[in-house]
Amino acid sequence: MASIRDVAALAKVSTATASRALSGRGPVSPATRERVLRASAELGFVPSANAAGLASGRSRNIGVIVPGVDRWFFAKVVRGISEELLDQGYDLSLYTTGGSHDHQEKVLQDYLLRQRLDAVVPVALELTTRERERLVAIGRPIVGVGGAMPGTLTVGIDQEAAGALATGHLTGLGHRHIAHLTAGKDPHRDFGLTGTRQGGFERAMAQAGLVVRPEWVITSDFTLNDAYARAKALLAAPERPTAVFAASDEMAVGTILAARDLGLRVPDDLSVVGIDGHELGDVVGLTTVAQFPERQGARAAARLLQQLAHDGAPDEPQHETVATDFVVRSSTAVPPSPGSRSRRSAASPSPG
Amino acid sequence: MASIRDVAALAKVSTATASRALSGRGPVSPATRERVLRASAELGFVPSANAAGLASGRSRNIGVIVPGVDRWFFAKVVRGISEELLDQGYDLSLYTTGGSHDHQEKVLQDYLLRQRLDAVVPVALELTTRERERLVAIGRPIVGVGGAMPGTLTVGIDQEAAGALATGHLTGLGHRHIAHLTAGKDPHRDFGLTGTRQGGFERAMAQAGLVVRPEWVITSDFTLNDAYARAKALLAAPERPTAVFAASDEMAVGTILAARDLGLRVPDDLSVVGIDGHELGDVVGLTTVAQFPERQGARAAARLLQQLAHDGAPDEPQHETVATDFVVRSSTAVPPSPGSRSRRSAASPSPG
DNA sequence: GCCGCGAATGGAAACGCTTCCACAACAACC
DNA sequence: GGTTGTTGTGGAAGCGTTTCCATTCGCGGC
Repeated sequence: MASIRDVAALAKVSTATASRALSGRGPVSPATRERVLRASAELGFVPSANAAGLASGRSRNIGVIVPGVDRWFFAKVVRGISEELLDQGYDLSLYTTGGSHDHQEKVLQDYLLRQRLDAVVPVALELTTRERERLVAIGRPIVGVGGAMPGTLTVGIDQEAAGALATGHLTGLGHRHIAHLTAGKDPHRDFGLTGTRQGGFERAMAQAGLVVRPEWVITSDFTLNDAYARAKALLAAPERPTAVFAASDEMAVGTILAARDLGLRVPDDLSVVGIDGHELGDVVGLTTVAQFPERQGARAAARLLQQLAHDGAPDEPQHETVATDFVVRSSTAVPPSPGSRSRRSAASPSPG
Repeated sequence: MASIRDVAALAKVSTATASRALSGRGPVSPATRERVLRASAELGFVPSANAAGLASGRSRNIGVIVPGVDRWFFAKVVRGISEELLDQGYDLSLYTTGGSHDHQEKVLQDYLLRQRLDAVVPVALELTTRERERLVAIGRPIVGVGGAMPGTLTVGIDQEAAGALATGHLTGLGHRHIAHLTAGKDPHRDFGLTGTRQGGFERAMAQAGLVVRPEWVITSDFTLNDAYARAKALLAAPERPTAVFAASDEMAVGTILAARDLGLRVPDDLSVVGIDGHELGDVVGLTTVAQFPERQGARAAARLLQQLAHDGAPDEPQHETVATDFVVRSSTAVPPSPGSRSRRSAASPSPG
């Protein structure tokens, strides 16, 4: 494997000059640079990341910490980050915590300290204060994606506004009986609870002069399957809402499927609105607040690279909001008139 | 940041001994090891990955190349790999090609050569011969996941058997008019076309004495949405199959949703079977061949670590088959009797 | 009682880069 | 024409490990 010494020799310069020519740092005459580049190409030279990292303290490698990669939002975010990074010649080290605090501990304690990372992107991480301190302690730029994190720059949508937007759409249509499928929260989580989707729901309900029925605020786990089961219970009850605001599209689709299996028509008997912009929503005609997670990931990565280019000068810590898009499809409509709120005779047998 | 020299000094040994004690390579007396470990803990010493990698040529970092991480199968595989690796203290570098050959080129050409990787896991990659050679040329262990790759160890299910199993289930139920939703193939792909799901379909059809209607072998792109659209066209045609074998669960679910939107009952009017074991299948009662991609990823990672432990002695190149599980749910049944094969009056209006 | 051997240890040379520092050459300025 | 800068270049000192080699020591076998 060719080393920079070989390149230098072939170009008849010192390794110092070769390094400068290849990295673009420091003055090199055009003629020399050209010679070095040619020599490098001829030898098929690829610099050793380890050596470069050791010598310079920069490794062109950034760490991404995610609860998991097999959830829609996380996967999309990782995709956005990955594309942005690969474009810029950066590597991406992936750490999944599996949502477990043990794993998270381990990752933060050992892995991130090996000085192989120029920066870190925690995605939708729920950190304890200690964990957050540890993260900051590695002394590298950090840009979070998802919820806000005090003291660091984060990129994400305005969760509260999204919740209010979705709910307001329903109240605007005239719905007065609205249920909310929310996602469970980790009690250890650290970042401010202000600005949640549920908060937006509550605000929009209040603004419409509606009262939130506690038994209609249902905690699910962000999965379609769980939401399906909970929605089925909710909708099978003697008294049921005319609309459901689900905190994610997967939960919304689960709700729609549950409704269908109960013989309810969407949107005639039940309106459903979600948040995400999941591809699945298209097939079932889901009205939703699209949030473009790829874009969020890419934005976070871009911010990070920008900081690294400016020699680590950190951006002002804040939550950078990216725009959402309200997509009205066919899962929402005016509520049924009270007389017609009967259950249709079940036509499709439920599976299982 | 504490270096190994500090540890050595505190433990009153040389850096050589400290290194041996910490890494477990080479003889160290129990007493000395104990002292070094204590000193290391006291200083909170974390070895520099770059330095260790540079000096030893091993980096405890393995590369995973995936078309993307926002597809069910890939995400699950990455999850399996990630968990296995983190357990063993290995880092994981993620490279996404986005399915584009340009990106793939770039990844294989530049990124993998930086000598930061101990091994590589290409996932479901369709490589040209040149690309494969390049991959092999980096001289590191390789274990693929997904399709077979000549010359390297791969882990995956028996695609052909899975296809035949699913199809055989349908023919066994008495279906004679069976369509197949398959996934597009990249013409540049290199690995043998033997052993595809479609091949299994064809074999099972032949074994049942059935003829494959070319217009009923429909190429889709593995997404639910595309399959939905194609299934709708297929099922709306004057003459339609009584059963569909979709090469993935997402496509199968798309088919089911399309059927429902057309007023067809599943399984009464149409049987649908898929491959994957996608969570979504549970909600719609999909009969499927579950393939446990996490397990495949974990297995591949384990094989790799095993090779690395045995000092790189590569396993015999072959395709290691992992077991599948045939899950019968409620999307398949005997075909409707000819007389009853009428279309039910559409009850649910299709969205949009 | 000596030799040889293996275990434990230390010194120092890598590993392959980056970058500090020194120096030469040359331009520009008063 | 000296002084001051600027630009291009090379020498060499790291960066923080691992590992080769040499050395010492204790011990069993003859």
